[in-house]
Amino acid sequence: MLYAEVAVEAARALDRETYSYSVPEGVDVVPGHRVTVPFGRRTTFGYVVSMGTEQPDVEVKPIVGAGAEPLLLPHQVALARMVADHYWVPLIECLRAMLPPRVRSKGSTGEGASTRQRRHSRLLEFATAAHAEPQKPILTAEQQAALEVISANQLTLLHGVIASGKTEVYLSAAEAALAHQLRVLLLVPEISLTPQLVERVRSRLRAPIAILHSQLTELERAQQWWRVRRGQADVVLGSRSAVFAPIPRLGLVCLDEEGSAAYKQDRTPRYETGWVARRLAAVSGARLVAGSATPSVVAYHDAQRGDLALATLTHRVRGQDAEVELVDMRDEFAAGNRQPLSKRLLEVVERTLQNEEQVILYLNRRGMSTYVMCRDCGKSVQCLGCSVSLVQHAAGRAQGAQNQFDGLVCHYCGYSRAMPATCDHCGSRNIRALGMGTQRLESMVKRIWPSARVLRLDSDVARGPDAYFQIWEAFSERRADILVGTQLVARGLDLPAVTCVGVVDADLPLHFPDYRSAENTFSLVVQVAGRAGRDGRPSSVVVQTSNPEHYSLRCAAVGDYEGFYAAELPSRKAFTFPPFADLAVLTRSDTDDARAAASAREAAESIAAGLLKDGVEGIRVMGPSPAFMHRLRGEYRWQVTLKGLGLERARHLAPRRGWSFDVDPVT
DNA sequence: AGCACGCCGACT
DNA sequence: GTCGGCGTGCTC
Repeated sequence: MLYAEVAVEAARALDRETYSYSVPEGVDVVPGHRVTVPFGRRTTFGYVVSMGTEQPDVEVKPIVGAGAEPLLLPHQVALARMVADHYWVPLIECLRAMLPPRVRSKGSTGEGASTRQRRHSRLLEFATAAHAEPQKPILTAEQQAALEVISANQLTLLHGVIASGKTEVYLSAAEAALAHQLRVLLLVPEISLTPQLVERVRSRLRAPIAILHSQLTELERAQQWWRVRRGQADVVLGSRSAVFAPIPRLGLVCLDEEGSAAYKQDRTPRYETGWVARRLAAVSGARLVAGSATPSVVAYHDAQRGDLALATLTHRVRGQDAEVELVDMRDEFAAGNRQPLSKRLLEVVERTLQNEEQVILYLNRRGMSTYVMCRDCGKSVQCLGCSVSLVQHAAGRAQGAQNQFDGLVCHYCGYSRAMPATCDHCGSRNIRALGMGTQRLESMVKRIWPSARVLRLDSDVARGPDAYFQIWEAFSERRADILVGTQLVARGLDLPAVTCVGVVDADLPLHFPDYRSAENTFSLVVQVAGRAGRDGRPSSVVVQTSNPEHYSLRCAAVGDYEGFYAAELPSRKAFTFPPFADLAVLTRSDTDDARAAASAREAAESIAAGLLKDGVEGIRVMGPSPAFMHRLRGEYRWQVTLKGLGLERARHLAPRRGWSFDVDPVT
């Protein structure tokens, strides 16, 4: 008799990972098959995880049905197991993450049920357009050398400065894989998945492409997924969730912008795409190349230790590095300039406009003002459900975007209210909006340069995929002179006419309570600065800061990654942060603050006791402490942090209900 | 989490 | 008599 271990959908909230079922005569299943099984008094779907001939100790029921072929490939089942163990997630959640909702819940064979042709998203149109003649650029010696490293190693970190032709290295490596009838997975942060990239991949590789990203409709997602599963796409291009695509005969995984925060999934399973991509390479036998101008400290450390091969591109293949100036805002203040734009930045923008070139002003904060404060009692207007100040937003004119509320908005839960006329606490009328966001910067810029055409790009304006591309398009077609925006301006299209970039407040990420704040600051400034000088024209980057002596800014200004790494690593070591330890954040939330705190304390104590009892060494239990957002959507949150190597050794000690886990957190 | 069973009170 | 309150316990 044959038995199958099955991860059962209906048992999602239960502690047990798998259940045993007998496999009746005539039912043919292998790991990866979706099966219909009786569970309690109902029937549900489950996924076969392993097979055996030994009779289980428990009484088993038979599988009642199975699809014609497995939905998941064998290597995916192994990958799901690894992700479940590392990220402290039930196995069933990892298996579910590998299937689009339509595929997961629909009958068997799939095939987009109705053939009614829907409006294809723009990216898909590009992917399926007619093939142009591929043009093969001549590689530089460095690119050639990088390819040799990639072909000689299973895992490669490609450290290439901005505009050094990393994408061409991926594409050449992809070409080699395709020539061996192997398939290619190209992962990019969501924001980099532009029509231009799709077009470039398509025209360069002459292979059928599937596109997978979060903006696809459910139907599109299911269709793309089936094309991949059937081997009809030789190249799969996608954002983080594409790391779970069912690609047969996978030969190469390219991870662009390794270390980007966009690679961390923010819902269960909370995986980091780079980590998963490495295991995917291991279980599928594919090669992996992870590239970045600013590799994460963890990846670079792995390369130093030899866990990853290192390939380096030190020369630009196009454009010219911009000159980066750090402007000390304390000096500005001392000189009597209370304005958010320094004298130097004003000069550079002015000159750029006179030259009829373009400007990007980067400020990582949405809205008008950051907070609204009473001048008399000093209280600021807080969200009702979250422990943060409300941010003032002004209603936008046209374009029926939803979040165009004129008033105060919570950036975490979306709660909004009108700007009060008097202070809620003391009734004073002396209330003021303070601090600055992109909205205010936009209006300020319009006031300073009345004849300049100004566009703003942030998530308030770029609701939906098309609004985002439209703004980029307008700016790249030079229908505007100045682009003001958040993170969204740090990546995206190549804009040759941009010769001035201003970082309005480089200190924002530096003061974030996160061990990676220096790394984030460094990479952000390098990436934003890289938006200038694409066309080889002399260009300037002005970085405004009150910490010009900080190594992350000094190194970013001169593009010195090695220098940054050398300065950052010792502090990681001193405070036992990655790569010297892994982190797991256990969060307990409750409508009652005291109950959450007590439960967190209890958990911290019992984990510490358990580690001692089991003789587990090298894991420290820290906390409990209030979460960064102590109150979120009306719930209080307390957390316990585990620090050390091999944190999976502590998983069995973690409390079960009412907790969420975040292993390798990215705040 | 569902979804039963089960052992008590009140209602046409 | 029986409808239904939600406590408790199980799901291969």
